[in-house]
Amino acid sequence: MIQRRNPQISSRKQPKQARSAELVAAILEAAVQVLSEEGAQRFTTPRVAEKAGVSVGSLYQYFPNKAAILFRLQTDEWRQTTELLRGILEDGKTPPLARLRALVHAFIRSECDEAQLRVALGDAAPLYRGAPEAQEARASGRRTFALFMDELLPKAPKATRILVSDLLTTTLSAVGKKFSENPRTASEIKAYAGAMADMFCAYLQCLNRS
Amino acid sequence: MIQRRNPQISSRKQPKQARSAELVAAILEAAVQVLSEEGAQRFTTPRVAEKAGVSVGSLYQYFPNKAAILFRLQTDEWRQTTELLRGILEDGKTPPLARLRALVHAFIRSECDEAQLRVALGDAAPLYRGAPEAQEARASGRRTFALFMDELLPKAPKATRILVSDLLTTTLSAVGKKFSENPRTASEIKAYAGAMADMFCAYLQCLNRS
DNA sequence: CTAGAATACGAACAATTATTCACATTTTCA
DNA sequence: TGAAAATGTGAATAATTGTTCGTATTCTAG
Repeated sequence: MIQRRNPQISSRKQPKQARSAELVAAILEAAVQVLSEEGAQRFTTPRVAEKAGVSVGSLYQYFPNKAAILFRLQTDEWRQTTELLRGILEDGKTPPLARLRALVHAFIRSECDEAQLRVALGDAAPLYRGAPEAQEARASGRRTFALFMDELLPKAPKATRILVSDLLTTTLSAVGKKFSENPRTASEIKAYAGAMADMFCAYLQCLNRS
Repeated sequence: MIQRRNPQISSRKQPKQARSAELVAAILEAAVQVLSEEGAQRFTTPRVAEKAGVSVGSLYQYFPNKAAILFRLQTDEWRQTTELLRGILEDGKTPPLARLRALVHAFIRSECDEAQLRVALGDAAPLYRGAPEAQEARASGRRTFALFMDELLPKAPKATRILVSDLLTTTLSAVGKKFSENPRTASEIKAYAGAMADMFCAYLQCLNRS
């Protein structure tokens, strides 16, 4: 197991003037392009700087190293997905299982959008895996889902709820990732998400019955 | 998306004498050690040759490149797992759902054994992803499971069986991989596998009822 | 025994690349 | 305005590493 000493994933310096903020934005935009068009292997700092129309030195003023750029992209992605899912979960009018169903569809669809970027981000994950920042980011997403479990399994003991929550979120993210590795048609996506939602619902109904 | 031209994943030359067969064995053994002890990042051909007590040149006589070594390790792993699972599926005396349950437990347990090796192999997968040999190897594993679906869902239409088979195998492998990324206690493993088996069974019963 | 095939060696090559740093340019603000 | 702070530059560095190839050693067959 790789344990890098101090991966230094947090940002190095905050942009204070407008032009430096633009520079950071340009770097992030270029990073997304390089990553999705050329893959994690060819994602190099000189390449990103070039695509952003910026010198390597400038890049290193705002990011301590390559992993920090990748981690930033992943974090933005996580935040975006979390917001999408929270929006669905907090819709009070819809019954819980229907919300779960909508959540599965939305998540799988979002994974298949920009599939190349998602796959490349996954390939790059080993670079910052194990960093405390990454652990915390994941945990935050799980807390949102954990609250939802109280609605889905009102009568179940706490341990069960934690286990099921863990199982569902892991299944969702892991399967979504694997599924997006091959290009899929819209109808395949729909059928697959539907089957997964069916599976989750069957399981939860089974748990609530007993 | 990365599309390497001709990844040349197949082996370069077959060992004909006993000493060269031993050499290949030593390389593979060393490769496993380097990969699980030092991770995919530090898996380099000089390092593997050194650990095997062999020169780099010898290594390149039997493997066309680094990816070929990693792919070989992954292939061996796949074969081993497939055999384990087929043994369980072919036990005619046990009812289908019980066999599925046993399969889930066996698979998750095997993923958590040598977890470091599995994770590192996953990290290295981008090096040979997309190679035709890899596609074929995956397909072979799926065929074994597809046969089992006929028993699990005797009345379902063929399209459903394919979809469900795909869903279950993807879930199993993806979740197993993600689960093994963090160290787990034996009881956690058991609880988790149990929950996953419950989920599968609930879903299949639901499908057979309708 | 011996020639040629098979095997083994490992220094050297070529390419990549993450990161730095001394210097140039721009902006701020007193 | 002018000095100090902030920002931007990119050639150079240092290290890694995948792979080759000329040569040495070992084996096998006749």
